[in-house]
Amino acid sequence: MKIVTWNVNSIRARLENITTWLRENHPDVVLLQETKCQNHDFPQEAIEDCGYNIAIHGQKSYNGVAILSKFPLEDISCGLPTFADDEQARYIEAVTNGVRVASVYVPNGGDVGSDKYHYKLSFLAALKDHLKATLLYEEAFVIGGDYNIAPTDDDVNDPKGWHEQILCSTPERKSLRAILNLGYSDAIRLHHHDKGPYTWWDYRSGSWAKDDGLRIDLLLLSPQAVDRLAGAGVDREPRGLEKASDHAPTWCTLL
DNA sequence: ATGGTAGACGATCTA
Repeated sequence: MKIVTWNVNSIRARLENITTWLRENHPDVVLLQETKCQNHDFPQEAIEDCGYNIAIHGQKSYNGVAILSKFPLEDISCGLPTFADDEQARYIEAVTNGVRVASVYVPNGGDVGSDKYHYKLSFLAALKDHLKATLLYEEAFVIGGDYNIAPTDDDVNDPKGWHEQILCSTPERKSLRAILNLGYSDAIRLHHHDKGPYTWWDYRSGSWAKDDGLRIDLLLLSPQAVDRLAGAGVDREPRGLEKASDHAPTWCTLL
């Protein structure tokens, strides 16, 4: 069972790239972030024609998350129950083929110390509370998403340039580590022990050409999911195409 | 301190 997380940076602007990739790679489950449209504007038919069921949680212009699955989607819930007042569409969860999955788009955070930064830390605390509660189900659970945090300097091409900047500041990393310390594992790190692999390259400053990337898209696995983990990786190919998202699809496979 | 690029949307905001 192949599960992918992918920040597509607008599903409508990226529809051709996405459907082509789905037909070539036929993953079982795709966790999308930054769909950037309201539910009634989501290109349902084009995705269904690729063989997927769909669960969406959208909003106008910004954010937006979705789950695509070749299997039926059950127990769909939108938003974090621990962050109920949030009007931003950043979390969706469902059960499919016996696996609980979630797509999360953690706030970017703007500049360190800004209002957006504190909102990011609040969101991460709420995410931790929810994942702590859900761990008690003792299910295979995969939380894929754009966490907007590079866990360590090994996840950054240029750690000096990013030192204590957004995506790399110590409070953000501590918030992520607190989630991992509940008992979740970073799937990519179980299979890759060197620097990288990166998942995001800024559109600006020729970052892709220089491979000046960061690993901020993660798949967190419950212990029951880790027991079934067979592989994990990043598909860099779509990042090099015309009209590419600035993020690459990141995948894992469960036995 | 600013700028570099991209998307939504229709002037800026977000990343």
